[in-house]
This record gives sequence, C-alpha cells and structure tokens, in this order.
Amino acid sequence: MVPANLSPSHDDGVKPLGLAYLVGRLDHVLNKRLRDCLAPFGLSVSQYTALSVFRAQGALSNAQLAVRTMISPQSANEMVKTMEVQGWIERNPDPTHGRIIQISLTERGQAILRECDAKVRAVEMVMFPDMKDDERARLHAQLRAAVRAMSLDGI
Amino acid sequence: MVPANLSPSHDDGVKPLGLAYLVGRLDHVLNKRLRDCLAPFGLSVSQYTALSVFRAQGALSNAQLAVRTMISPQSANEMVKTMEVQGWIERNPDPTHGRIIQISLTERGQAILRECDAKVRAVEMVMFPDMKDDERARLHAQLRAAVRAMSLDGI
DNA sequence: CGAATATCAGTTATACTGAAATTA
DNA sequence: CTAATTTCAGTAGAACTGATATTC
Repeated sequence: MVPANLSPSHDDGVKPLGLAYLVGRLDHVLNKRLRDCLAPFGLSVSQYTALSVFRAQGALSNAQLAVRTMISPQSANEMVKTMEVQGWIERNPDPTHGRIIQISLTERGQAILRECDAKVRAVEMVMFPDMKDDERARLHAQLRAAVRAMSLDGI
Repeated sequence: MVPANLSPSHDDGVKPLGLAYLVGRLDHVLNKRLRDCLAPFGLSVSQYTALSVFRAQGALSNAQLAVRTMISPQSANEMVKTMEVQGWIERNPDPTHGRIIQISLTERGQAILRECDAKVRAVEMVMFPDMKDDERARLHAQLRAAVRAMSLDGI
C-alpha cells in the first residue's frame, strides 16, 4: 500500500510541498467533508470539536474551554451560548466559586456526539483507506505529538 | 521514540479522539504559528498556499486556481487582486483566449515565497522534531494520499 | 488593589452565493 | 444558444480586540 514516492530518485519538476503545506491542505478538504456530514445534525466543526473536548475533559469553565480549544474566551462564550440553546450542554454555577460557571455535556449532547462520531469515522475511512491498525496507531501518535509540540513550544 | 499509547491495554478514561479530530487540532495550532511567522512578510496563510500552488503548477487562470485551492472563483479572484497589488503575481491575457487571464508569480513573488519557506520549514521542525528522513517521507506520502483520497472520492 | 472570569459590543478576516458581462 | 470565465455586489460565520462587571 502507498507504493510510490517514498524515495523519489529525481526531484526535477516535483515540488516537495512541505509537511505544513500538506497538513493545511488536508485540513481544508477535511473540513469541507466534516461540514457536510455534520450539517444535518445542525452543528459546526468547531462545535463538534468543543463537544469532543467536554467529553474528553469532563466539566470545564468557559475560560478553560477557551484554553483547550485555543480560541479567545469571547469566541468560546458565543459558541457556548448557542450550544446551550441547542440543549447540548448545560451550565451550572461552580459551588466553590461564585463567578465560575461549569459547563458539561447534557444527555442530548452526548447522544448527538455519538451520532456524529459515526459520520466522522466514515470520513476518516475515506481519508485513510486500507490503513493497518498499527499504521493508524503510529500516525495517531505522530499527530498527537505534533499537536503537543506546537502547543507547548515557543509561547 | 513515541513510546506509549500504541497499544492501550485499557481504554478506561482514555479517549482516542480520532484522526479527523487530531488533524483539525493540528491544523488549528499550525495555522496560528504560520500566521505569526508569515505576518512580518504581509501575507496570509491562504496567500502563501496560493503562491505555493503557482510555483508548483506554473501559470494558471483564476478558475484553475480556484479548483486547485478548493475555494470559489470569487474568493480566489479577491485574493488574486490583493496579491497583484502587492506585486507578488502578474496577470497576462491568454494569447489563445480573449477572456482567460493567466496568472503567474513575479520575481518578487518568488523571492518572498523563498523567504517564507525558510520560516515555514522552521515551524515544521517544531511540529515534527527528531523525525528521521524515512519517517518524514512516509508521513508525507500518507498525507498526500489522504488529500488525494478526500479530493477525489464522493464528489 | 490585583487577577481571573464572564460577557456585552464592535470589528475584521475570509469565505460564500447571486448576478451580470464577455468570450469561445 | 450554451458553457466557461471573470468580476461586481451583498451576505454570513467565526474568529478577533476592547471594555465592563463580578468575584475571590
């Protein structure tokens, strides 16, 4: 699988188009696919990301959500407002702090997230077809390491 | 290298957070980095992408650019207008067709692209540190295949 | 007072769709 | 006439910064 281009013997006319370029292009087309497959459920890619973060991290404040998703607290807040209207999340005052509001998935949020997972997994199958489990695991680890490296270093 | 999480023996509390999710997160933080490192040159990530496409493909019409970058012709046109003002590209009427305008990199466009390449390569080093050449080649091939699969299938 | 949080408000970036003119 | 290309125009979503009130 994935036979050629592993060791190009002649680069004439072939532009490497670095990894950063490829990641950007992949995300661009991936986003299109995800938009299309999430639209029937009424949620955007950013909202799917936020819901996934809540599932992975549990209850978070808006400020914590902003850090995790790497957007401004104001942007996070606006997304939270719409998701609360949709009934996907609920906001409860922190018992130990009068200002902080804890945000968490509702049952309905978990349910719609599960539905979307199936669709997203289908997109993944298109993105990386015929990929062995060990290959998938390695790629997963590489991407996780890359996200971590980019999030930590240089800030 | 990359020791853990290759074969999680117990998934309790550990959320896999699929490949699509990881690609999206990686692009998000990568975009931030690229914005910062391209800003001093006055170009956006989209513009850097477009210039890279012109270098890889040679002269293109606006319609062709739109297809290659997977955006609407109108959006491409607006980007082209601003890049022409900057002097990075030039537009010449197609000699064989009165309506089509061929767009290509100027000397200045090539020069600024080379400068940006160095910065982008530095970001790549942060993103994938300590990666062997063969690992990099495999990842490159996987991402290229993924972009291709997503671009072709299902449309 | 100072720091963190939530949130109202305005702004900006960048894409989009619609519509029209031109040309093969 | 039809289709492709360019381009003017308006729109929309999602991010941003600034400013303010509240709480510890």
